[in-house]
Amino acid sequence: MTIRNFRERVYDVVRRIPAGSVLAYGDVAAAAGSPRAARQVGYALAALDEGGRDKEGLDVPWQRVIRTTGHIAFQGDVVRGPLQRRMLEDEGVEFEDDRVPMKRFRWQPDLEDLG
DNA sequence: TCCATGACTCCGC
DNA sequence: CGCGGAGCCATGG
Repeated sequence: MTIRNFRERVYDVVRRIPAGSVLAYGDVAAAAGSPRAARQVGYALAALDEGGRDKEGLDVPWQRVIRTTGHIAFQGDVVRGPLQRRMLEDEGVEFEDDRVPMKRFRWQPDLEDLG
């Protein structure tokens, strides 16, 4: 990782996740070039504005990033929790017992997309 | 430069 | 399975 900072790379990766698929924070961190920086991915997404846009005003589909367990990030948050779940369901992502079956919805990024 | 922060994970029990 | 604790490390002050 060099020129572009970690956050920008995170946003680029998240933008590549197709609707109907999800990625874990750790997956995004690895794709962004820092496998152990899962927490920083969350921090990067927290820096987005209310509309899910980055500093440049570009939209970032933050709802497609969830925990590796399949749980959405905002368990306990009565506002953002249900919001994220609804946004995902609108894209076709299904839930079983309050969690996404990662086996079926976890996106497998193409190596060529990471350049 | 040092230090606190935190939308996370892995591991042991 | 669930829980608690210890790593991890990019930011910003």
